[in-house]
Amino acid sequence: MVSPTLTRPRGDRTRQAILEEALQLATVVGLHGLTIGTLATRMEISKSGLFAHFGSKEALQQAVIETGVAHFMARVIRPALLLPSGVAAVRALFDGWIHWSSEEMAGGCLFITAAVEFDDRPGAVRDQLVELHHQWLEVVGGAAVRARASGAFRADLDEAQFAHDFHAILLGFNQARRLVNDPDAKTKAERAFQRLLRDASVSSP
Amino acid sequence: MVSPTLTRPRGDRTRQAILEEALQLATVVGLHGLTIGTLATRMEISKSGLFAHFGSKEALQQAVIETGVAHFMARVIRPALLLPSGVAAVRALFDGWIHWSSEEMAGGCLFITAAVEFDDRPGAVRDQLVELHHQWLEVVGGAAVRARASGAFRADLDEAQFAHDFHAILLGFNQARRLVNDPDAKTKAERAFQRLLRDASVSSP
DNA sequence: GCGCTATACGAACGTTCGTGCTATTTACGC
DNA sequence: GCGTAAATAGCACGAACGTTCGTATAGCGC
Repeated sequence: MVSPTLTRPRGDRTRQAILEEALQLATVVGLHGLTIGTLATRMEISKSGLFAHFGSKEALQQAVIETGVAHFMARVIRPALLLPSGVAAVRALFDGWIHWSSEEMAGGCLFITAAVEFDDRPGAVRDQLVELHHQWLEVVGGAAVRARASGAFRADLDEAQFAHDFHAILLGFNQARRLVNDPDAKTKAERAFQRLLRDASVSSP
Repeated sequence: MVSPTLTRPRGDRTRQAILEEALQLATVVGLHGLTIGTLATRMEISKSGLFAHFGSKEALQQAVIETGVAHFMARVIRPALLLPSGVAAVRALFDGWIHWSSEEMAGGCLFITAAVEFDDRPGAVRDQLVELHHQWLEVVGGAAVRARASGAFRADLDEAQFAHDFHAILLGFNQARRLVNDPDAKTKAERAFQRLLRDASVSSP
């Protein structure tokens, strides 16, 4: 009996290795700054050899995003959604995102970087990013709905607004950490999150 | 008596015109995406003629940022700081920022776009952006301190945290508007802002 | 009106980008 | 073990980038 990773064709393995490296690199330099030449050098492979795996740069960018999504689903979304409590899921989404973006991705959140790069660049990549953003807000909003149904959150809570505010806190954290290197970025994000939770919870007099 | 804009050397006028156009273009394509060739074409001027005004692309980028700062100071910061009330200043900063970024800048806030582009690109431009970010948070925090002194905001309010949260709302608005074209972006930002104000204000039982 | 200087131009530079083509190597079923 | 197909390398391309250089032109003090 052999490990399935060994029976898998060689090309698939190198393609996956390329995407793993490309994902980390893209978090630093962006999807547009991600260049086939430097990626090939980093992988110690020829430019044309790497190129053949994707056929176009746009296809590479899409594949990188999908790789990032797979990571994000496995490390942030799925563990959170497994939790029975809605409040615990919200908490896990927050903690998971902070940890994932600051500890597992070399240059922070790829999706935020890519969103800024492509918000004025129509095409398949942009469409993909928009779709991902909607899905992400739905995941957060869905957890809020569960928390509301369980009685932990206010009955009149607007889950779309909650998800929007939740996401904005993450944007603030990302910028505080990446641009100004604020050592208190995590603390500030945590305080903002607690304020959001307090407002969403049923009032405790 | 002649208008000062006519006595000013010709070169200064074209330089200013270039920067005006470059600022709008940079809000769309970013400071890195801003290219001397396309900018020259847009201005109906030669590439080398335009280049001579700045000497390097980095100098152009810095000049564009300074142009953006001048706009931002004139249209957002100064009017707000003239208000006698701290709360009114906070409100004016918020409204002013929303209006400025969505109505006066073709591609949204230049500083947010540039921050993402340069957060991993050390150099003079990045340093400039970090400094601007600090100054901006200090302006917001200063207005909060005034509101606290006037008794409108809680005595134990952390103005740095307030400024951080304030800024995060703007980041959320910018992304909602630019990436997903959310028609409710302004409404959501307003709701988030009201929640921030409510939390900062002295409790009304 | 002359002459100096600021301003703009056109061409070319060396790089780097993404992307084709064609060979050569490598892996794997039979 | 051999043959075929997949995988990679090598090389070249056209375009675009920032930048430099020599030259022409326009504006303005005198």
